[in-house]
Amino acid sequence: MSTAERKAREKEALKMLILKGAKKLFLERGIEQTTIRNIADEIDYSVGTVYVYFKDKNAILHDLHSIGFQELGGYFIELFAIKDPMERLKKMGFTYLKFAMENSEMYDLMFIVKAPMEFIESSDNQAWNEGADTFNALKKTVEECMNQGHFEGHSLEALSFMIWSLVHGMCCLEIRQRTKGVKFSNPDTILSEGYNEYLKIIKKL
Amino acid sequence: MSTAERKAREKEALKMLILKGAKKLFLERGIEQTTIRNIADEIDYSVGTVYVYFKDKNAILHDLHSIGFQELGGYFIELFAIKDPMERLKKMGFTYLKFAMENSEMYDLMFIVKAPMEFIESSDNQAWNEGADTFNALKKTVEECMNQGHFEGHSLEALSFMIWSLVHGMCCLEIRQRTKGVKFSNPDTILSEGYNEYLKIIKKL
DNA sequence: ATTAAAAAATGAACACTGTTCAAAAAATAT
DNA sequence: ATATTTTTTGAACAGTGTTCATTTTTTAAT
Repeated sequence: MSTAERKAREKEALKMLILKGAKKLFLERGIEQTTIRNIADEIDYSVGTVYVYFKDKNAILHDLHSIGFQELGGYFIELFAIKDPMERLKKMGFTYLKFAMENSEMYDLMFIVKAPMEFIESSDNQAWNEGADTFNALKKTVEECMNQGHFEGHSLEALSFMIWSLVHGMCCLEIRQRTKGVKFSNPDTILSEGYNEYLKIIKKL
Repeated sequence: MSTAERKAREKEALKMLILKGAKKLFLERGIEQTTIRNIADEIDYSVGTVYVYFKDKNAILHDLHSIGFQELGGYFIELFAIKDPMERLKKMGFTYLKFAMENSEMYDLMFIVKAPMEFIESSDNQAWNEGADTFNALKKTVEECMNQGHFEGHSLEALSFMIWSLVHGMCCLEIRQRTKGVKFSNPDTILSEGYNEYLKIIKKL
């Protein structure tokens, strides 16, 4: 049946169209300021149609959150070409930070907003695979560093978690505006200064 | 005028009652799930009254956010009795983490939720003084450590920012559920394991 | 080409949200 | 006891996510 196949394609296409419209509005006006009606208007469909393709708003947020991980994957690709794990770890921090700053709304959705996680909890598929994959990429690099004699006396998993926390913490403070309030001597450079410290820190470990 | 004074006291008391009711509901059902009508019901007043005492919901969130900083201050008091700055820095990390875990909803409001910051931006009082004070307490301790010869080659402000980021990052990942998805070999102990790594890290710097 | 059946799209309606503001109630001053 | 000021109220408004009977469109069969 060719028609059934075509219908399946069209269904998928409309689902993507909704996600595309949603993402556009998210980047324009933020996640919280975007309503289902806005999204429906954007793509010239009715509210009801959106609900045919997505169970609820959290489902849209979750799918967009997954798209964000694909995009982060794109940023990470070149990292895997770097053979020296220590060098890769340094660049990984930079890349992660770069992604977060260039795609702050998506980063927010991926790592800060509650909604996508609530969707994961409510769905059968319990695990947060995208996040686990990202963390494992970091963990693997840290492991290679340890195999080369770095990070003596540290626990692989806990240290990886700390490195993630360190970089995520910077992103989080920046994106959720907690760096603006604290008067740094130079607010514009605090992130790159922070990255310099990150380099110094892992060099000393 | 004695009546005027009493009225001022009563006004203040009602304001506090509203905040108390709001906080109770926040801890019970979360910030997002608490409505102005809920708060009004809780303290047996009407919605309108709440709006006499607070400009909008963000104003309530901001005041509660300030109360949170007072509470964090309570946790921090004992730290200032510790003379050795390195010891103080270690305990500070523990205390911060402890506060975040024991008061996660308040921590969320203080360091993650956007609303209180939006209120600060919109008000005349531009600065986030509570946050600045907290950061300065950390910075001062790091400075004392440097004066004792620790952290050679590091920038005071940037390193302080990194330490804050590290601990905040842990809190943030935990509170916003990003540690549940990543399958740690022992999810229950990852925070204390992380804290152990924190100790090892600053010892090596 | 016409008609019957299935699929897709619709938007009014529901229960909720934050917010406002004229009116009512209570407290104070005369 | 009356007039004035202050405080409290809750109906009303515009907006939200969500549902679902109805309409429109598409497909299949004659």
